[in-house]
Amino acid sequence: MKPVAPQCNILSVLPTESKRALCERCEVNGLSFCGAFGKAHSDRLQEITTQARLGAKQTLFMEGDPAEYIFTLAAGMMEISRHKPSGRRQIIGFLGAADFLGLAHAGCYAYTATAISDVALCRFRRRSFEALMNEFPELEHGLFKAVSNELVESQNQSLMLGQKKAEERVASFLLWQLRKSGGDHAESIDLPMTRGQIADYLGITIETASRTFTALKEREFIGLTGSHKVNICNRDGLEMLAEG
Amino acid sequence: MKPVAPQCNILSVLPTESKRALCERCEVNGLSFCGAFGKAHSDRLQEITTQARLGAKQTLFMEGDPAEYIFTLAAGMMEISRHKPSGRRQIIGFLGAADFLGLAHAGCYAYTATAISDVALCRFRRRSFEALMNEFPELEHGLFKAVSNELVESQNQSLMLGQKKAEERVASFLLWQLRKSGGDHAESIDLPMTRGQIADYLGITIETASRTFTALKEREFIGLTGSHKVNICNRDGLEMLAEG
DNA sequence: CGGCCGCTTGACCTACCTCAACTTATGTGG
DNA sequence: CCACATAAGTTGAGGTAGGTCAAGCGGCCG
Repeated sequence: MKPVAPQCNILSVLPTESKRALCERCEVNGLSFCGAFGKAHSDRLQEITTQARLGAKQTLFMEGDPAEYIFTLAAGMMEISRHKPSGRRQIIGFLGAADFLGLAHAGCYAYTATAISDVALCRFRRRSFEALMNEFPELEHGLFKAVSNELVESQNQSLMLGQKKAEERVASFLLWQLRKSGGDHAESIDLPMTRGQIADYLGITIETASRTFTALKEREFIGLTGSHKVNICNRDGLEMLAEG
Repeated sequence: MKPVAPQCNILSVLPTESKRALCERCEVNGLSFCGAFGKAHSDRLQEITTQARLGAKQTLFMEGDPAEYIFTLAAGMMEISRHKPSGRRQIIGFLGAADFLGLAHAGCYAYTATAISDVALCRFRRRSFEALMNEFPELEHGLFKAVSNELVESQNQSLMLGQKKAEERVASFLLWQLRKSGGDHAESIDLPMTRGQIADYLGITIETASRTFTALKEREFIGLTGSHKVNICNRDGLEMLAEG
């Protein structure tokens, strides 16, 4: 895996006047921590909000950068990854609409964040956000909840990597994506990430990931329309597989 | 793995009058989130603190129980674990002095907590603690930081389970325990947990864990005095191994 | 003393990794 | 719009780390 291209922070910041309109239309209102709070104190939050966009494959920030901003992902998908001194890298999560982004450890970002598809973000200067949190404790509650959820997710991930077999991992991953994207009733999912990224996240090789997709297709658990479009044919079956 | 014995919440609550004395002597003051805060508002915190003890192998709470309390671990070691519907269980962490305990998800504990050695805890009723947080935002900051650290830990765990080999896992585990227990200079560590618990946590089998310990001993990276006492003979070597 | 539990060691087996060839998408310049 | 280059994905063959099963060892407690 080559080093990440140094094209960080390429943000095309949108004109100020459109901010409110964008935020009110924002698909994630009511879901992310800013949504609930924004209803009550919309104007105060907007004062410190910057809308931003980022193209696919661009890096928003790198692990270890000073953590000046925090973000909410409004649309699109991003990956977050961490590096080992040895140079090895692992994707530790995929983020979708309404997810929080920008956890800091000792003042620096704890992971690298890269766009998988084109994305839209709300950006908050950390200092301003902290000031607002001091003023409105419910905002801090919201952020706290977001981090708690992230922690539970991460522990799920540990569970998975700790004991599941390749097939169980892929099945879990597909169901997780299904839940995240289309509510519970959708039957097809779009996977903007590559097989390589999925494999990395699941702790298996590209080849094993690919073989497993093929096997699931052959056994008619899923259908594949190109490699980024998956139809769930036998959801209950997948749930069985995922449990192990 | 048999189901956890239903001996939850067996707390021998200490007499009230000794609370302050205990807290002031508490080894973890200054480390845990209550420590820093306690210096300034010691009396307010103590009002809602209950000191408690728990014997080895006893369960403090189970995943899914209503999360009425939160805890700080003052002395001893605990394991936290999660269950899959299938009945499989995985240890997702070991907690030591100063660690926070009691993360809730939707009002219920997100994991099961069990004492490995005899432990001493500070217990706070969640509602009281939340009230105090509303009054003193810096207390919420402290808790927030504790959860953030837990998240980073958990992500480290994912990194490990995702790509490390058995030997790298054991080496990382030993170094992590070393750092946690004796500062950076200690040369021996006490591992109160069994090989089975270590293996579970590291996502390998008991046999592999045992073989790896033996191999590390044979190659003189470590020395073993009984199976719960480890001497670090070649720390740099271990660091190399751990990185992979 | 005897039973139990945690730990170790050995022999075998399999799921997954590695290496390699090939096919299919994606994108770029003429 | 096609030709070519490059990246992503699939498939096969073979090797290995670590899982599984089974037996033996040592300490601890009744």
